[in-house]
Amino acid sequence: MPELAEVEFFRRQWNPGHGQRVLSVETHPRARVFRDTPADAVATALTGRVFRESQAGAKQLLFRFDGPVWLGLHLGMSGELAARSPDYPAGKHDHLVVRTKSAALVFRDPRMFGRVQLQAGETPPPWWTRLAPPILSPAFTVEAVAEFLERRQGAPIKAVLLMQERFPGIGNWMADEILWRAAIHPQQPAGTLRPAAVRGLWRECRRVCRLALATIAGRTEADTPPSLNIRIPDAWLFNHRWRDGGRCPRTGRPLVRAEVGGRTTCWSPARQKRR
DNA sequence: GTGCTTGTTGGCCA
DNA sequence: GTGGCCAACAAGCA
Repeated sequence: MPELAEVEFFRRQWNPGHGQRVLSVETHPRARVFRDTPADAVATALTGRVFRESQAGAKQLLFRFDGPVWLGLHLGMSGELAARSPDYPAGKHDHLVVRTKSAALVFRDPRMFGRVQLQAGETPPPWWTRLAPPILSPAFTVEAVAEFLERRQGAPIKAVLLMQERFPGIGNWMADEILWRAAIHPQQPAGTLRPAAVRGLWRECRRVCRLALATIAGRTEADTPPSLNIRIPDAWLFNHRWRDGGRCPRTGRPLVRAEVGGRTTCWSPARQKRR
């Protein structure tokens, strides 16, 4: 599930652990999320450390503990973070539980496409520093987008929007939302967008990121069970895209779903035409 | 049982 | 070497 704003939402779920010492770490050592880093190494590295801060970038999370030791989490398709009471018993899909005096910090991931990474030392891990500049940062320019689209000119624009090396944090639903707002057909080859369309795409990338963060990231867990149930304004494509017979909130015309770039894609033919 | 799923990776091929 | 496509990973849900 998690795309940019949901990742930020989950980052905040571990905030109750800030400034707290790790008393113990529980894992499911054979879970696939530990394919890069053995679970016992994570447990050894974190136990006794104080949790200091966290950051979200693209679809990844980075937690810094005293040492320093860095814990990296990718939430994959179904990863979720939560803070529970200290005596919370780990469930079937709770692959990592970090226990402090006042909270159990839980990483749950039924499908296990997520991953856990570990790094010791003063500097953040290389995979973190290599992340593309955030879409809401000044480094995300129209020129950078135009250049990237030129290089991927043959690929459908929908597939290009999913490439984290330029559009960090964009996932399937955000890509559809952006293209719908920018009135661009998902199948259109990236290299065929006119300069005005590229600028529109750039603008909507930033707008959707801003709106998503404002709408999703700050919610409390109580009114946000699984992220699918987040209440999103009906003016967004989001609320209509998975329903059969869904209609475009702007034109009232029927929406269409089909596979584009290997992913299920929803668009409004009345609004998004190939040019 | 079937057929989906908001992500990423590596292998294949042009 | 680069770009584009696809299967695979795994579990839950309708």
